[in-house]
Amino acid sequence: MNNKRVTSFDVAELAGVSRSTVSFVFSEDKQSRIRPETRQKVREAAEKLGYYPNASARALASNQSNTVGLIMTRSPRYIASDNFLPQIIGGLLDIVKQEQLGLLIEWVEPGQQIQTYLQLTRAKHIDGMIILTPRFDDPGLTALEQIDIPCVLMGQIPECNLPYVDIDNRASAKLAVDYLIELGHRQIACITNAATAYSSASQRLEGYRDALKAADIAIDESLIRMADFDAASGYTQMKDLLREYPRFSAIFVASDNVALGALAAIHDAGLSVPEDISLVGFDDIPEAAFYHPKLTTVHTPAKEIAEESCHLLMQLLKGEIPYSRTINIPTQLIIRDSARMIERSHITTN
Amino acid sequence: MNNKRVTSFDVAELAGVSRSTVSFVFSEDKQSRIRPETRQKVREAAEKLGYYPNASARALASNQSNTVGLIMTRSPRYIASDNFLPQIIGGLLDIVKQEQLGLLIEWVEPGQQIQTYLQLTRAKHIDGMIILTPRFDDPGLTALEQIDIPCVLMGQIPECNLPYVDIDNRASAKLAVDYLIELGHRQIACITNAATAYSSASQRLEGYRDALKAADIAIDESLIRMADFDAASGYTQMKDLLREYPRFSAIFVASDNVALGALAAIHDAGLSVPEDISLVGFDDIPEAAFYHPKLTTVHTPAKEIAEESCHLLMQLLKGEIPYSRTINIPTQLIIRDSARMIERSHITTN
DNA sequence: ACTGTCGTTTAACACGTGTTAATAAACTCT
DNA sequence: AGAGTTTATTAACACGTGTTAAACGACAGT
Repeated sequence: MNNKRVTSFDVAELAGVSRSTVSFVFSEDKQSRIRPETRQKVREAAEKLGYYPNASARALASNQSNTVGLIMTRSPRYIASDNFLPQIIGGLLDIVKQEQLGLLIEWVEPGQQIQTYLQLTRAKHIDGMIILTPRFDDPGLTALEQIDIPCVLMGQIPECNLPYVDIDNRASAKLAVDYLIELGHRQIACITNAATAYSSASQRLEGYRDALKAADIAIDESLIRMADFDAASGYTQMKDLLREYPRFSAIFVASDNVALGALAAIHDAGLSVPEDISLVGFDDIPEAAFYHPKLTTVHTPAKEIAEESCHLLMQLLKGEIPYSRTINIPTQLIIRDSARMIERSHITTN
Repeated sequence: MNNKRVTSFDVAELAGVSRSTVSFVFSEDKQSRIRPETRQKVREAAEKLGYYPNASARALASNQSNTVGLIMTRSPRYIASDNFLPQIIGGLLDIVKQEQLGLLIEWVEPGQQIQTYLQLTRAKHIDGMIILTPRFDDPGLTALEQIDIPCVLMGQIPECNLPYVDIDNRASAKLAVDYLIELGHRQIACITNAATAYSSASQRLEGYRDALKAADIAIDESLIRMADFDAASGYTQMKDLLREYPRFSAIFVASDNVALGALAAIHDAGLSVPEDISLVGFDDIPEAAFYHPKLTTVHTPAKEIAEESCHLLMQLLKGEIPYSRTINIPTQLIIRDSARMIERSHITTN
């Protein structure tokens, strides 16, 4: 077996030029420096020998790993049932490939944040990172603000000055609940997408409150439940909530994943959506259009979020000053079949 | 800002030892060489300076990137709606973290396989790779057989000698269809999970054929459709298939994702599952237990597959000879509510 | 005190590339 | 043809670590 490693020296030798010339040919930026015929010669030699520039050596010499990190703030157990993730990864992979970058996925344990962020960046394993669904209680974020590491949050943390790409969770949630109110509902429950330590969860909950307040509806805290990303938690919370039924005729579930579980619980209780309970979800994951009933939900353009995050990060690590360090992607209420006008018989008075 | 990079030299200086000693302390293997007090001194100095060994330099010197690659054979568009992926990624992240490895995700375009595989391994960006759902028509696989790169397939390719971890797709599919036959069904349709270029798809289809043959049921090719991973394709194929209704009373859908779309199509046609049509899925994704009706399906232990793949790969790249280069993970039919005994009225004769 | 042994530490080279500053070559203009 | 100018190429150093083989020091035994 020909295990001898092919280096730029070998290519240089075969092409009859110096190693530096080879290096110039393979760093696409300043190709102008090399005469076309020489470049051609080098390319052919490289092809013939099966030369691929060593990534580590390159990273070491240029101080750029050409890799970005996707940091997940949840444990693998929750990652496993996150149907929003494939959209994000798909979007990132698309851009990252165009830009010839690598994508490193990492999961950070609570309590290890600072350690992990520093490790990744100082060790230059990655040039920059995208933090998915950041948490309020993440002390690593303030550490990242201090040192100057290219970093983009997918999701917003209020007092945090790091660049972010996000939707307006609060306004979008209000949109969803406004719609339910428009349909005549006044007893509206809520199941969040996650614990309120996650910014998106608390913001969506705020949006729910905003809508009720704007319509002069008193907020009944007993109609609010916190879920945990997945359908199973939605099932549990909904089951619990159904003990209060019929004190509500509609529900806002701040995640389609969670909503799937909620739907199952409602059905198991012998009720139906939207006949007995109207439901509006959030995220518009690809499956939402095929649930039973088809979910009325807030469309979150995952691909666009992924793309914008990636673009923003790349501007930062090229040293360009971006047009804006905070990007808000517009959402949209998608009306399908899971919410309808309230039935007369459901109207009760407090 | 203190942007000066901290190197092992700085640590050595502060600890009053040589750079080599620092290096030995940080390569955990042969700690026995260093006296405990010295090690302690070095550790403290490193802590104080905030030293993190440079990953690239390390990779270059040791010829190990300590990173494994997860290679996806689909385009981002299909990756985005793959609900099986989070489970795989979750499982991998878990192990990879324990082993202090990085996880690099890459997507390979058809036609670029050889190029990409060589690039990744020769450039030493990664030490080894896991190829997710390999395809029959992937010329890169034979290339990988030639050169000696640590590599594990998640899924099996018949004439390919690369190590793999997989379920027995064919037998598992037969299990599902056997169950439908047991319930009295004889007109059984099939929608695959993907194009037959994907080994899992063609194997599951074979299992379907096996079951029918074993029960002396003639195979009606017009009852077979190919889907494309996602619910949307399942919807389309099912809609098409329903023109043949009632020439079938049951259907085997070789992916829960696709089955969700199929369920929606059935419902849109004014029919119900399992009253009019019995359905058995495949994969048992976490959501399957919450679909309407709850899906009877073949449980595929994704986490276990991910873990075994990772373990196998790590044995390979440590140079250990694994107990076996091919691992088959057992599956199990999970009986829920989407299939039932055939109604008398549905029995027709060919 | 001298030799030999063992356990620690270090000097020196290797890893494969990027990049600057200097050199060589080609080309222009009077 | 020679001076000046641009363009193409190269030599030499830098990047930060792993690792081998040699140097060192302590310690025991005669």
